[in-house]
Amino acid sequence: MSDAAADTGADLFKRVSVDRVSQVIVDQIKLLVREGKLSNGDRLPSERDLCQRFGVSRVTVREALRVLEASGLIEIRVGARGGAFVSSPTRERLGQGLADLITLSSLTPAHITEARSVIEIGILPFVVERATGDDIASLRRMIEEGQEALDRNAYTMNISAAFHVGVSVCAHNPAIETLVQSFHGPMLLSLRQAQLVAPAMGRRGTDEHAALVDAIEARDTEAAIAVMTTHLDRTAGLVRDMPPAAP
Amino acid sequence: MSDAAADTGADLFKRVSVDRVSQVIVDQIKLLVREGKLSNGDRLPSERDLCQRFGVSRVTVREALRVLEASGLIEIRVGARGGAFVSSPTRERLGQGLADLITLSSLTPAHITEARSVIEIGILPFVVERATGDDIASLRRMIEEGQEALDRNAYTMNISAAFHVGVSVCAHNPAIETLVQSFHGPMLLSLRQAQLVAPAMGRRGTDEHAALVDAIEARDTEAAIAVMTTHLDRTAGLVRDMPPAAP
DNA sequence: CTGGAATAACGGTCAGACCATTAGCCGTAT
DNA sequence: ATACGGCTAATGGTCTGACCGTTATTCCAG
Repeated sequence: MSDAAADTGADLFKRVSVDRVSQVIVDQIKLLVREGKLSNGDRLPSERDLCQRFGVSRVTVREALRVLEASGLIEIRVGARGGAFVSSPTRERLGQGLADLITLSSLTPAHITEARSVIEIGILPFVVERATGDDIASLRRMIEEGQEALDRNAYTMNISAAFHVGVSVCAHNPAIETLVQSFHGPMLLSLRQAQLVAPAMGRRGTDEHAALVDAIEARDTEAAIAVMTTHLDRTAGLVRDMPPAAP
Repeated sequence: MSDAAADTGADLFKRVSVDRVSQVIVDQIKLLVREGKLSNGDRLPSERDLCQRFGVSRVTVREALRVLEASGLIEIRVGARGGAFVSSPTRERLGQGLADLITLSSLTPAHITEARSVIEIGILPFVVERATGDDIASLRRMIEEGQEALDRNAYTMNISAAFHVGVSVCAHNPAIETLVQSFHGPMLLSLRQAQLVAPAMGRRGTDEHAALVDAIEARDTEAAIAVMTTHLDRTAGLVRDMPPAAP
């Protein structure tokens, strides 16, 4: 991180940075968004327009836009009235990026599961404190749907994931919600086959989900934590010692 | 995820995808990496070479490489023997991406602080359980450096952030470490000025850091949680009701 | 009023060119 | 023999100008 200038004595000679021009543009636009001078839904000038404003060629502008798009900051539409639009519903993209990187980095499913349990258990005090009647009704509805799916033998990990995200919504903190949501993308990657290994997990899973909602409704934090701990530990057992990449 | 064809009856008529050519290339290379046919450190063919193989122009190849680079999958070096290298040490980039998205979504510092406290408190059981003697020595060293910086009136939020990351390292779970690291980027953005508001925070902060290490060394989880809770609550008080963007 | 064709704005792609950076090679001078 | 300095080729970075496909709008014909 801090590679300070510890050279021949003087810390003159700043590190000469030959940043790409396109990268400078990326930073500039990022800054505009960060400062709020560009908000969600705003439309950037057209590529040809940006060329003139920045005094660079269209290729350079386009590369900058590609980076911004890959980072999830903008969304590009073609055709008349098209162009680059600032987009903030970047949850899915964040999850996708997380999934990519987790798949490729040396993180094992066990590591991820543990991190996930830290979060999902840690939020329970807030969930218990803040869950509204509507929240709880919504969770119960999800459980019902899950049970129906089980009866039809169509229970998927997505249903379970949706429930867990639903629980996080009860914390009424979008940062927490995003966090939980992001972790379920990578999980699905390695769990899709875990389900095959343990088809009975769906039934026990929904039972535990129901118990969790009961605890939340009773405002019983300790019970909620106990249920969630059991629930996640079982998942942890399934993915333990699985290799980092599971195609 | 699964946008199956539920159209007019027949599932002929595949969704006509006018995917960008560059996006197809991105997907193809991503797949190669995921399948392990390209591993960390491998060098992709040169841009001009890829043009011929894919049968597209250099602009298209370059846009694909920009996306892959922004996603953290490759690293590009210029000059002779340069080119695109598959890179896996993507922690920093992942953290950067997380930080970007957190900063740019409509999350307030209060939201982020709360999510952060969930994580930093939630990991303490693991930290207390797994911290080695070296870990604790390292933490104490950080505290000393912090105190020296305080004496020189040069205490920055980076020093505090480094300590918190150091604590997360003790959990011996790279996923958790990445998570904590990611959250300190956005925090710094809004806290850099909070330090000016409360210059005494540095002294109290390091005192609490020391108390935390004591608790960890004594394997006293409850005490550690109590110290961390107090520590974070004070920060939370500072950033409460701050606006989303703080330039 | 309605349906469809023409239009203009815009992103996507291509081709070829030139510049800047860099690793390795090679020759010269000590 | 060695060390320094320039040369060269490989490679990414940028530019120019053009053409194509997509799309919202406009406007005319029925």
